[in-house]
Amino acid sequence: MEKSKKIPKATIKRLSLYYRQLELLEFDGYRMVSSEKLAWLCQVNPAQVRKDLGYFGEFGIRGVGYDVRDLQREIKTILAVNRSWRMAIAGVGNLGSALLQHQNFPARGFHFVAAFDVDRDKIGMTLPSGLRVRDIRELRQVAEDLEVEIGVITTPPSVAQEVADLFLASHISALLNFSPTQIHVPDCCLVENIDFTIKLDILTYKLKHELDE
Amino acid sequence: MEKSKKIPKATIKRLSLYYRQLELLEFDGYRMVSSEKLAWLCQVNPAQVRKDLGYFGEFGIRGVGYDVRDLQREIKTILAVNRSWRMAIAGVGNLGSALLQHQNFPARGFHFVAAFDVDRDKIGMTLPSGLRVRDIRELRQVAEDLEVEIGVITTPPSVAQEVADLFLASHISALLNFSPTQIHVPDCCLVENIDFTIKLDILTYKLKHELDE
DNA sequence: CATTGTGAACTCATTCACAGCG
DNA sequence: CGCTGTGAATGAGTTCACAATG
Repeated sequence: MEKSKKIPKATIKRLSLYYRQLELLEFDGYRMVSSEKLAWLCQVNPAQVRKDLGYFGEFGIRGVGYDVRDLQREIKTILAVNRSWRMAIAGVGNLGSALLQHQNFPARGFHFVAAFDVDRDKIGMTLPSGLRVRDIRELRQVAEDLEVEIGVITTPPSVAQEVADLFLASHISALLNFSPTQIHVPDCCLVENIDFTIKLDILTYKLKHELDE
Repeated sequence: MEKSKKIPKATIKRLSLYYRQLELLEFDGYRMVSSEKLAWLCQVNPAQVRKDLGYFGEFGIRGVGYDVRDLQREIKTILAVNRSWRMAIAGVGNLGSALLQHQNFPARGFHFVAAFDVDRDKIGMTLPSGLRVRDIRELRQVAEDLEVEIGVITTPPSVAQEVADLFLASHISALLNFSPTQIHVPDCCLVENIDFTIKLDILTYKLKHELDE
């Protein structure tokens, strides 16, 4: 195993990618896979695959490749997705509702254990999942009581920071922010942003500039 | 202006970020902003802000800073978001519906001009926006007739590639893929992926490993 | 002997440090 | 004098190329 150097963030992203391709490979009946094939599926360089895995151990068999199922298990452990996680969501609008109903999350061990909103008409409502929408003012207390680990923000950007602060007060240490604004948190808290508009801006930029060259 | 070197992709991402902070600054009544302040708001290094802008021109006033409104306009032009764009969406499930209703898109000039699904119960349905859901089999023809520029994929991953191929057949050159799978397209087509599960995996990885150091 | 694992080379991106200028 | 603009220095991440090996 490579001496434990700093692991690029991009490596983690790709492990997640590899993992999903391995699931598909297993489903399709493959038992072994080479770095070349896995790389092709994920649209990366084969050396990249080997190096990424090399940060965490030696999982392959020289001259043969990687055992599809074993490698899945290894990556699951590395990413810590071999257990379940407790999430709470703030903002039960269109997007929030969509996430709450998303089959993919529970299937991967990510469970919403609470949902909050400010809207009086939504508070008290029971969601398709059986979860009851609570008043956002209960967030701090409830998130603490239910031992929520990941807070998901799907509010309008104007209140995203406020909501983040509520999550912080409940000692949550990870936030998934869907609002198109930057939220400021202390170093002890992790934040990942999912911002559609940035992706669209990248597309329009490239659409404009690819013609110009 | 810096000689036109290759522009880092990350620079484009940040321009999008800068732009939104500039909107907020204008809203709050600021007329000028320094690279230091803008950098703080976006959580990047001030030199980074100046270098990013430097790729495209000299927009600042030495000793003073940047004119909030002027810089907005410049970035809008660079990102090509100073015009409107025509989008079509495939997959009118929870997520698709949420995107179709999202206020932010039309506000920024991104307009859905068509929506497609395979589900017989959904086809023909009129959405809150007034848009009628069409049969996915019409995609190629309709996308071409309506001159769709950006295709949005919110189908289950199992059919994402098929749908991408339909979009390609209609000569679309940019795709926004929300399904958690890699889609393969020729070089002439741009793809941006928005994958929630990757972001969650990054959080769980870090949650596990931050404790270990 | 095909394919992994990995140091070394390379490419790309960020930050520094200061000259240039309003 | 303060803040921008940018070459040069540093740092991070990717790819190469080949030795190691099941």
